[in-house]
Amino acid sequence: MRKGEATRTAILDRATDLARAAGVEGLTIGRLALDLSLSKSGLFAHFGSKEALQIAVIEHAREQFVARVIAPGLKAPRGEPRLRAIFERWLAWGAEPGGCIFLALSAELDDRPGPAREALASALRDLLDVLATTARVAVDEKHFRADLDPHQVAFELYGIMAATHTAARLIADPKVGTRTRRALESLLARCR
Amino acid sequence: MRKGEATRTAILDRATDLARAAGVEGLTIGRLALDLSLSKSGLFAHFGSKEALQIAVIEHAREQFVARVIAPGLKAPRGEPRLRAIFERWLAWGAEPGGCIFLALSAELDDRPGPAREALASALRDLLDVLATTARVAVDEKHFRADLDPHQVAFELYGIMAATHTAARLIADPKVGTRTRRALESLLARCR
DNA sequence: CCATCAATAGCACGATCGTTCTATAATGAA
DNA sequence: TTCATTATAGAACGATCGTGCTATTGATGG
Repeated sequence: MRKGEATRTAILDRATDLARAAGVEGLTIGRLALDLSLSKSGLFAHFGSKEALQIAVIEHAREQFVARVIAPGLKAPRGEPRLRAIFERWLAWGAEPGGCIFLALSAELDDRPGPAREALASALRDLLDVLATTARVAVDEKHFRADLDPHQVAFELYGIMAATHTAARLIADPKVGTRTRRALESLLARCR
Repeated sequence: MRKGEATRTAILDRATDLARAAGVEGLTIGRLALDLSLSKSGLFAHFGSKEALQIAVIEHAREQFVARVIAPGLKAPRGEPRLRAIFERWLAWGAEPGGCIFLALSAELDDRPGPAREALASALRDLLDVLATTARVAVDEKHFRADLDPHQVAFELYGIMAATHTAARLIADPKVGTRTRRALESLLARCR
């Protein structure tokens, strides 16, 4: 039982990388097995179906995101600093080689009904809720205006992140760092 | 020569729909031929390779976008009204069943080098340039502040569009319309 | 150390992929 | 109408896909 768990984790780590680059549909069991020096059938037995593998990848990514973005971010002081901390860590997460897997998969899954789509939608909803809740706490702390709509802040933060992702990865805009900073500061200034 | 042109257009229309839903890699020649009641080889002969088909789809979408979003938007009065008109038409374009194909493909192609990626990047760069130029004209017309950075406006408009796309299609947020409006009005107010 | 059971491999399957080659049908110019 | 050209179809290819089934290896608890 313990050996299998370790293998499963190794599979999911590699599968996450492949899915970021090629999507959950472009993620292929043969390719994955080859990369990990496993047999196709041996790897397959861990999940039982490709769809289950796809869902496992998304859940795995969600756990990684919580561990590396949300949880450390929540250690920052309540209010605006905490909101900044979470967003900064999200930026760093999305600046890694493959980019942010949630942004990478959202366009692929948004019109393909099924449990993989629901897993991704749930992860993104959770993320937006965390951002909104954090903004709401900033209101309580008097860092932000009392009449602020926390979910509007989350929506606009998501927009900044998405624009950053495309500008950096596809457009290759050399000024993307500045653009992101200015958009973020402008949004936070409006919140105060 | 004329018959072939008509067929090619019909193929690209359908291929664009398929590519929006499944990506340019999920776009399959067999599926496409079946949908159009053509033979695989007959369809294939129009393009010569799958990669050429993918590029043709992106170019086709770019032409459609210019005809249905940019060109009509440019008929609006110079300045802020024109910027609004283009963005509104982009929103409508992205609200169609398959969503905005440029947003749908950007995550898929952003780390797969090749001419398809370059075609998409070029289309998005053009779009951002049009938005920036339009914002710049609004400065000339004294609608917007003199010290405005037009490319920053384009960046943030892109972010609003991307957030709208995901919120509407994946998250299924019922308030997405309001969110988009508020973000847009907030951005434009800051420009004045 | 051994027996049990989980973990992995090997092999085969039907389907579908992109692509090539060759033949037929439709079109348009003379 | 004839003829060259274009457009489309048909069949086949090797490769790869996801997924079963069966064997074999390996780890683990008694």
